[in-house]
Amino acid sequence: MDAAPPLSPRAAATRQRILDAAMAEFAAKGLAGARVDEIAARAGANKRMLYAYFGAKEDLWLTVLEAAYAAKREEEEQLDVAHLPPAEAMARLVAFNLRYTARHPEFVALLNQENVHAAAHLRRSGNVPALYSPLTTRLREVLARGAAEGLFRRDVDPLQLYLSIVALGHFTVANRFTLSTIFGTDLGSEAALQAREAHAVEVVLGYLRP
Amino acid sequence: MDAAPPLSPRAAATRQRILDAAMAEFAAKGLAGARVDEIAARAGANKRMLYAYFGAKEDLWLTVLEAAYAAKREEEEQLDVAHLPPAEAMARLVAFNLRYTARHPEFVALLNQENVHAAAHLRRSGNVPALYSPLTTRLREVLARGAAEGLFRRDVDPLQLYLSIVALGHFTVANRFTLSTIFGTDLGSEAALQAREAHAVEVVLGYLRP
Amino acid sequence: MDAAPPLSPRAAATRQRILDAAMAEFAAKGLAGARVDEIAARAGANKRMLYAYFGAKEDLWLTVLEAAYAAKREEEEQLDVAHLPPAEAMARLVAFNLRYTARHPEFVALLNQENVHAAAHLRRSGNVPALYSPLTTRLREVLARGAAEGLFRRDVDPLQLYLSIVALGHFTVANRFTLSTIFGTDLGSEAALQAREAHAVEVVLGYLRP
Amino acid sequence: MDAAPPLSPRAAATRQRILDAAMAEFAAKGLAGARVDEIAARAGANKRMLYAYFGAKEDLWLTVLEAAYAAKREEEEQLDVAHLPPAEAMARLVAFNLRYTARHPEFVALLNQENVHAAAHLRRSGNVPALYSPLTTRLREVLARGAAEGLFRRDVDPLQLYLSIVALGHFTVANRFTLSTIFGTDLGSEAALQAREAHAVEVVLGYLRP
DNA sequence: CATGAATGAGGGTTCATTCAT
DNA sequence: AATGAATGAACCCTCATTCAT
Repeated sequence: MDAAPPLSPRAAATRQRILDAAMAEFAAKGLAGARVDEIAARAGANKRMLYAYFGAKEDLWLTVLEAAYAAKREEEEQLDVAHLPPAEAMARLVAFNLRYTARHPEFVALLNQENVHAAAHLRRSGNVPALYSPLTTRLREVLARGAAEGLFRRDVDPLQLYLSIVALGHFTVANRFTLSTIFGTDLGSEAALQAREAHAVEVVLGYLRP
Repeated sequence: MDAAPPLSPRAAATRQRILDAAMAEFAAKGLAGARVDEIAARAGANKRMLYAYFGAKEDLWLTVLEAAYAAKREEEEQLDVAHLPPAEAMARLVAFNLRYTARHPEFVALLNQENVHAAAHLRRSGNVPALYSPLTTRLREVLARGAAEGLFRRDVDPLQLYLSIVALGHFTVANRFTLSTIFGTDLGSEAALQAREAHAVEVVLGYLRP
Repeated sequence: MDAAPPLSPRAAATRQRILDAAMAEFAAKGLAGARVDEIAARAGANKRMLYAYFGAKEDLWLTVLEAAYAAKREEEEQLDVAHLPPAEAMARLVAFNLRYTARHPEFVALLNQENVHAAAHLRRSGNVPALYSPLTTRLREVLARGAAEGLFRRDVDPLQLYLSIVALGHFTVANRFTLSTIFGTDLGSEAALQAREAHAVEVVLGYLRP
Repeated sequence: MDAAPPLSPRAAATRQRILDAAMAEFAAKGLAGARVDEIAARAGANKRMLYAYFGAKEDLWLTVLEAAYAAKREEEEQLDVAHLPPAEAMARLVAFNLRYTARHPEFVALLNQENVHAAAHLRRSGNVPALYSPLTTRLREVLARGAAEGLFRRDVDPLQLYLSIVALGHFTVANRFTLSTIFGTDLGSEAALQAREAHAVEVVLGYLRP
C-alpha cells in the first residue's frame, strides 16, 4: 500500500506513533476540530515530522481513514464461515460486524466526518478497491449456500442485505451519544450490546426464512 | 418553546433567515467548518444580529439542531396509520422514515456532527423530551395490533425494532458519499431509493412473520 | 485605479496607514524579509485589517509596487519642459530623474526585489499601461525639437536614450550600499549627488552634440 | 583567499557542488527565498556538509557573493586593451562590461539582493579590496591616453565615468523583468543586446569627444 | 434595528539548524 | 566524510467575537 521508500526502524516507529495519535485525535474531534499540535504532542513527536511523513493535515486524514478501512478489512479476511451451516454462518457475519463496529467507534466517527466532507478525501484516494469489504463476498457465499439448501429465501439482493447488516450495527454506534441523551440509557454497555446483537441476528435470520 | 419576548415581524424574518442559512451552512460544512461570516452573508443579515438573536456560534448550532428534530417530529405527528391493517401500517412507518431521511440529508449531517462532539450541545438542551420520536409510540401500537391479530411475532422489543427501522434508512444516507465512492454508484437516485425502500420493508415484514 | 467600493474615511485612513507601513517595510527588508506583523504594528492597525483590505501579503506587495510607480508617474506628469530650450529641457529631464531616484530609494528597492522575483507580481497587474513612464514622451518631444533646431544629433533611438538616462540615475542608488562599501564613500551625500547629476547631464548632452 | 586547511579532492568537489548550487538558488530566489534543503538537494550533498563547509546560510551567501565578484574580476584582469587605440579601447571596455553583465544575470541578482540588505554581509567581508574592479584602472589608462592624444575631452572624472559605463550595462539586466513587462519586449534577446551595446558605446564615445 | 470596522487568540505550515549514528 | 531524523521558533493567515456609530 506504500509506494514510499522503506523507512528506517526508528522513522517507521515515529511514523506509526503519529498515525495512532492522529487516529485518536481525529476520531475524538473530527477533521476540523483536531489540532496538529495536539497530534504531534500525543505522538511524542515533532510537528515537523508529521509534515515530513504525511504532507498536510488533510493528507494525514486520508491516510488515517485508509488505515481504518484496512484494519477492518484485515479482520474480515480472517473470518472463516465456510465450514458453518448457513444460519450459523449468517449469524456470525451479523454479530461480527456489530461487534467490530462497537469495538471501533473511531472507525464510525471517521466515516461520519468523511461524509460531512462529502467524501472529498476518499475520492482522491489512490486505492479505492482496497476499501471494498470482503464481507460482501462472504455474504454472497452464505446466501447462496442457504438458498441452495432451502433454508433461506431466494429473492435476496446481496448488496441490499449487506447494507442492512452493516446498518444494524452501525447506527447505534454512530449515533450513540445523541441516542443515549434522548433515551437516557447507555447504548455502549455490554448488556445493551448483547441485546442489540441478539436482535440484529433475529431480524436478519427472521427475514431470510423462506 | 421560546421564552424570549415576541419579536417584531421584521426582526422575526431576519431571525428566520439566519436560522435557515445556518442550517444549510452547518449541514454542508459541519460545526467547525461552518463560518459565521458565511451564515450572515447567506442570510443577508449583519453578523451582529446573529449574535443578538442566537448568542455564540455553538448556541446557534444547538438551536438549529433542535429545529431539525422538531421538523421531523412535526411530520411524524401528522402520520396516521391507526386505520391501516398492521402490515400495511408497518410498511408505511418504515417507508416514511426512509423517505424522510432521504429528503432531509441535512438532518443526518447534523446528527453526524453532533455525535462527533459526543452530543455535548444536545445534552445542554432545555427540552430533551421534545426530541423523542413520536414514531416509537406509533410503532408500539402497530406492533401490538399485529401481535394481537396473530400477524406478527410476539417476542419483539419495540425499542430495538425502532432502532433497526431508523437504521435501515439512516445508514445509506449518512454514509452516502463514502458508499457511493466505494461502490461507484449513486445511492441518492430515485431508483436506488426505491430499491432500498422495498428491501427495508421486506426485511422488517419478513422478520415480523410469526 | 480602484474598482473597490468607496471606503469610509476611517477605513480609508487605516488602509492608507497600512499601505505606507508596507512600503517602508517592504523597501527595507524585501518581500520575503518583510513581516506582516511588523507592517500591521507600524501602521497601528490590526493584522486582520491588512488581509481585509489587501488580500494576501503578495497582493499587498503588488499594490505597494503599483503605488510606487504611480507616485513617480504623477511627478513626471507635472514636469513641464516644453517651454525650455532643448539643451536645458534635456538637462532638466536627466536631473529630475536622477533626483527623484535619489529621493525615493524605496522605489528602487522595490524594483530590485520585483526583479528578483522575475516580475511575477507585476505581470499579474491589471494595469500595466499605467506603469509606462510619461518621461518617454517628454523625451521624444525634446529630442525632436533639438534635432529640428540642429542642436542634437539625429541618429538617436529615443527608447535607448530613455533607458540610459534612467540607468545613469538608477545604478548608483540601486547599488549604493555595495558601492559605498567598496569605494569607502557615501554615494548618498548631497555633494556626491551633485557631482553625479552634473556628470550625468554632461554625458547626455555631450553625446547629443551633432 | 582561503585560510581553511586543504580539503581532500572528494571534499573539495562536494564543496564546489554546494557553492554552484547555492549560486543558482540564491540568484533565482534571493537570500530569503532560497532554501537550504533545495541547495543541498541540487548539489547532491547532505545538508550537514553545507553547514560544515560554509557555516550558516548567511555565511554561504557571503561566500557566493565574493565568488561572483571574483569571477568578474578574473575576466577583467584578462582584458588587455593597452595596445588598442583609445577609442577602440574604450569601446571594448564598454562592450565587455555590458556583455559580461548580460551573460551573468546571477551576478546582478546577487547585487540586487545584497543592496536590499544594505550590504550587511559584504561589510563583514574580510577581503573588500578584492572586490574593487580592475576595470577602473584600465579605464584610467585609456582615458589618459585619449586625452593626451587630443581625442578625448580632458574634464572627465574617471570614477564617474566608470559608474556610468557600468550603469549603462547593468540597468537593463537588473530590471529586465519589470522592463520587459512594461515595454512588452524581451530585452535579453541577442538583437536587443546588440542594439543596447551599440548605443552604450555611442553614448560614451559621443560624450568623450573633445 | 442595523452596520462597518476592529480585535486577539490561535491554526496550519515552513525553515534553518543540530543531534545521533 | 557523510547521513537521516529531529527540533523549535516563527510566519502567514483565519476566525469568532465585540465596539462605535
